[in-house]
Amino acid sequence: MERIAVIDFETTGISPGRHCRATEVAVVMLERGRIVERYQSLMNAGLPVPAFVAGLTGITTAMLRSAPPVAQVMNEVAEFVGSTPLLAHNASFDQKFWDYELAQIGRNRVQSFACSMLLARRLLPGAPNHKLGTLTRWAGLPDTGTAHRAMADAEMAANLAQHLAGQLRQAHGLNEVSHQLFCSLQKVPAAKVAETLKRYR
DNA sequence: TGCCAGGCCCTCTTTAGGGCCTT
Repeated sequence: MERIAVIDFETTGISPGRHCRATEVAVVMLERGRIVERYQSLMNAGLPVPAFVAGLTGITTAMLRSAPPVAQVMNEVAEFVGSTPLLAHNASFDQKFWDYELAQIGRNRVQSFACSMLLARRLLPGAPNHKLGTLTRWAGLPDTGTAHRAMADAEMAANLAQHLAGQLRQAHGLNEVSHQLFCSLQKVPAAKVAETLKRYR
């Protein structure tokens, strides 16, 4: 599989806007099945972290006061990612924060997002559920550290993406697994995945 | 002031409703 950037945001809430911003971002670069580069930073957008979110992530308002400004971090991470194809777990969430925070600094997304959750629903239908942590444990993937922190979650998603690529090779007989295949497969109705994969063999 | 997501997917469906998943 070609180089893929696996991204995870921690945020103050669910939907980006004046009252909800990113608080942390991590990106790991996957290349030939290995993590070859990492970027991670807290970022200060000047918003308080709600108690529920602080309890979930461990990221507090006090921690963000000493973090670099959101614009600086977003410019750095945008340079780091460049035009590399992106992947995230429940990518619709990370994509809307990526798009929103880039727009705040006058930049635009230039690549597509693959979603490990949509892929896992199709390729790992027997999993108890399709939360990132559950899939990691269920598939016997490495413990990457504290869940709900950006780097640990990005590494988990990267490991899951590798596992999904392995499933496509071993269980479905594919030789080449690409980001483009991920993007195509995540749009195929679950009932038609097997039929679709036959065309890629 | 009060409000506060949204796309995917299943089913007791399609003139709809509700759970999943992310913080």
